[in-house]
Amino acid sequence: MLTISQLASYAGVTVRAVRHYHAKGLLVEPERDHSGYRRYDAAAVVDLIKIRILADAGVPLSRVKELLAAGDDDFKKAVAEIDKRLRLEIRERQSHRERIARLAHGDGLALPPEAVSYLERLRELGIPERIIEGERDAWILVAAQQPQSMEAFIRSKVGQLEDPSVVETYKQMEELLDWEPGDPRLEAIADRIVSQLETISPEDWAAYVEDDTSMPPELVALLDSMFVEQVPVARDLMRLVEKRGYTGWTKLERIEK
Amino acid sequence: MLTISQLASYAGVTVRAVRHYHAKGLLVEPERDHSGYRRYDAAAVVDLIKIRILADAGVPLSRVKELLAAGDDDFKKAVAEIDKRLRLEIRERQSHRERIARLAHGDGLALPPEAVSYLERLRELGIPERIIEGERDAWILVAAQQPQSMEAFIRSKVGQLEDPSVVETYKQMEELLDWEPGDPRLEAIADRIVSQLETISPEDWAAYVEDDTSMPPELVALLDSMFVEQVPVARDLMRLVEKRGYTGWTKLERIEK
DNA sequence: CCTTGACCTTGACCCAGCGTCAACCCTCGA
DNA sequence: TCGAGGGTTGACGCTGGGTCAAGGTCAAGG
Repeated sequence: MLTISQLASYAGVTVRAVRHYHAKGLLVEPERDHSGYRRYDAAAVVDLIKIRILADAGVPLSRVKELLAAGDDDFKKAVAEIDKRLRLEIRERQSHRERIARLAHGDGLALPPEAVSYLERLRELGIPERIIEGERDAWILVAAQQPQSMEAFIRSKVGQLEDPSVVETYKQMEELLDWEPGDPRLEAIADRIVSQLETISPEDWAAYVEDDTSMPPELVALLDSMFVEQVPVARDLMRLVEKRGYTGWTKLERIEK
Repeated sequence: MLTISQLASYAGVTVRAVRHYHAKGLLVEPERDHSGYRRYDAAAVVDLIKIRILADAGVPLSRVKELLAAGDDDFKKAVAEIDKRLRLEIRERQSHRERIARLAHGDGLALPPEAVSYLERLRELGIPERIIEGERDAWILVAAQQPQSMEAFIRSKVGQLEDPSVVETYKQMEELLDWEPGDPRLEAIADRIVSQLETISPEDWAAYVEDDTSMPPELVALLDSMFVEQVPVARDLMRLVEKRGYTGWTKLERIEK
């Protein structure tokens, strides 16, 4: 006859766990000896091992209790489900591995590879680091909301970089970060931005509007507010651009009159 | 500016979780508006997403807090460890899949394949089902204690089955299960067992002793006690065998005088 | 016979990571 | 002005046990 600690050590669990299983009704309470100690037979070891196999596989103890009482058919069905869950958990862990790997690897905080390469491209083009950080954070938001459209968004952005004057504008943005509201140089910047918009041909403009249609308005608003928060002159600049016939920032639109 | 529920929905977490992260110091408490509501900027969304990436990967929140404050080097080291853990968890789940599959599949409660095929062999040889169940439970105990030696144990057992008189003895064991202590037929059984032991050549005997040396004495004792509990005449039989010069059951030993 | 140390008993509190009330205040549109 | 639907803090609940606490018991040795 076994004491509780012997039983526990045979099955590789703690004494506390055995008592816990008694309390939960997973393991029947054995006879007590004259002094109240629990006394186990070897069959209890087998029962305990079964419990551990199920519990180790992540089955909640309440479910283990049901399964031990279940018939062979129900048991097999349940095992099939447990197996399905285990496979799912394996796949989840695999994707978590990718996500933290990207998180560790510089920019790739939460970004898919195409976004990382876009940021790399900005860097190659000599865009200042502070601007790139802002872009990165914005893309993290977009990736969180619209992962399935990231590729299309990025493609459209990379296309815009082919115009050297767009790249120039980006570069100028850095000094703008430190300007105070009301800075007179903003007028020139607004002119520049608007003149760039005007060079877009009507069909390209239609495509651009089309592309961004899938970005939900609240995401656009969030990105705009991010711009406003981080750049002191943002509000001024948006007002000046609006005077020239365009509204918004993340998604610029011609004002119809 | 975002309210807490907006922030939460952008990052794909619950409001309760956001407050929890504030309470744990993972996310800095933002300014409150005039009515005491928390007001967030877009950077908080980015922070929150980072937290989720780490937490989803199974990093405890206390550790997440450290990592957010850590330098780039420490961070990369930590990520390498997290990745290691994820790989380990994947492997664990793979082995749990195998274990529950065996559990669902008839005998293979917690048994490695070699044990299952040994039990199949017993069945082929016409050994009664009640005896096989006893064997199965015994092997579950052995597998739990000495998984690395299972193959050797089973090999030795399969070898013994080649002697037809051993098989005969096994078959006779079934009726013995229902005998009452003191049954006179036990004498003949004891003779049989001892005569079988005597047919073993000295070198085979040495090999047999050698084989079982790796089974720890407490495991042998447990298996013996299992026999004693399940078979009423077990103690009688062991006494009779002992009279004839051998002690024990699971591991029979010649008594030296 | 007594002590000592190892083991047994029950009961109760503690942890993560939030979910889920409760009880109250604030905001906004009709 | 009212009611719905936000927000606030605080407290308890869940799992699967770990970890005391405050005793009773056992076997061995002096």
